[in-house]
Amino acid sequence: MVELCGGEGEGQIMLASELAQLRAMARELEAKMDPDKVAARELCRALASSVDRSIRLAVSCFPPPEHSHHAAGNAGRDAAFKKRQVMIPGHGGFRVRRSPEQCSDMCSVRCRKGMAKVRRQVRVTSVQDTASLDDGLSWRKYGQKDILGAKYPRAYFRCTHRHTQGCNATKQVQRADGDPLLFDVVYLGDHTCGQAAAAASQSAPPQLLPEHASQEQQSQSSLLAAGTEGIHQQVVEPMAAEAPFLFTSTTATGVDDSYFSFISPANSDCQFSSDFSAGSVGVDMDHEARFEDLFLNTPEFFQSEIQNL
DNA sequence: TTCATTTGACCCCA
DNA sequence: TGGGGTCAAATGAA
Repeated sequence: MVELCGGEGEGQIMLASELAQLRAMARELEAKMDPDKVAARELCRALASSVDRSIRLAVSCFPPPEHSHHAAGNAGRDAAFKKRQVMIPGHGGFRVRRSPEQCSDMCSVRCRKGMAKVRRQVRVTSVQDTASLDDGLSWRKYGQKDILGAKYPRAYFRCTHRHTQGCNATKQVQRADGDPLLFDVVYLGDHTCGQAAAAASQSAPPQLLPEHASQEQQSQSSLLAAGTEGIHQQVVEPMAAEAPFLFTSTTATGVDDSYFSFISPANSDCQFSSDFSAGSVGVDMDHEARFEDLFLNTPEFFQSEIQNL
């Protein structure tokens, strides 16, 4: 993680300040624009709007720095779980052992479950439980577990329609150690039930999300649109280098609805992850560079666009 | 009565 | 071997 300037908190303030200036300049430019040049004025307005959203994104991308793990807090209780008993056949489960060949070696969770993994961070403005992290889909909690070294337990959810429609989507929700308002949400597998399409059609801006985009991407967009008052969505990182993500911003058309979106070419098979324990705050070098590049190049881009009008 | 949540037990795999 | 993920009985809420 590259610090923007000084500490992360200071960098966040400076970034927000710079973006605020950029927004003000865009509005000033719009005010000074020839009223006849409607397209140019719309572009300026869109620029201001986009920068406004960027400020929110920047704020949500730089949570408080401490993400230390608190060790040994759960050791005692967890030890109680380890009392082994004789397994009752057919009760609590014989499971199919997966061969190593069935799994990718890129990700431990994917390997363990053989499913796509998408990780997000969700920040809430007030203390809520994990069940209130509504992403527009219905989930049923099936477990909760204390995680070694983690301050808060991890909750396990699966799709409500698992049995009726055979939907294998699951998610894990865990409160971040360092920030009680930050939830780490990991989605596993795709929704194959009807609610996936319904949720997508309600939330997704069609020009941003292709029909084949995964449910995760679409619900992500929905949460992003929630703005500052509700739930904030943290940027996710690509884990697989061979599956690059398109960092899109529809600046030329439909600007006002645009937002930064990470679109995987491999739909739900893409993998996201972020290693918070390593000190990252959720934006990897690649995305950070693109983020920086976008803002460095934005004035020139709009300048040339305006000149072309 | 139905459905969701809680929680102890147990399996898988690194 | 132990941590993490899942199962399913018990319990609670609507």
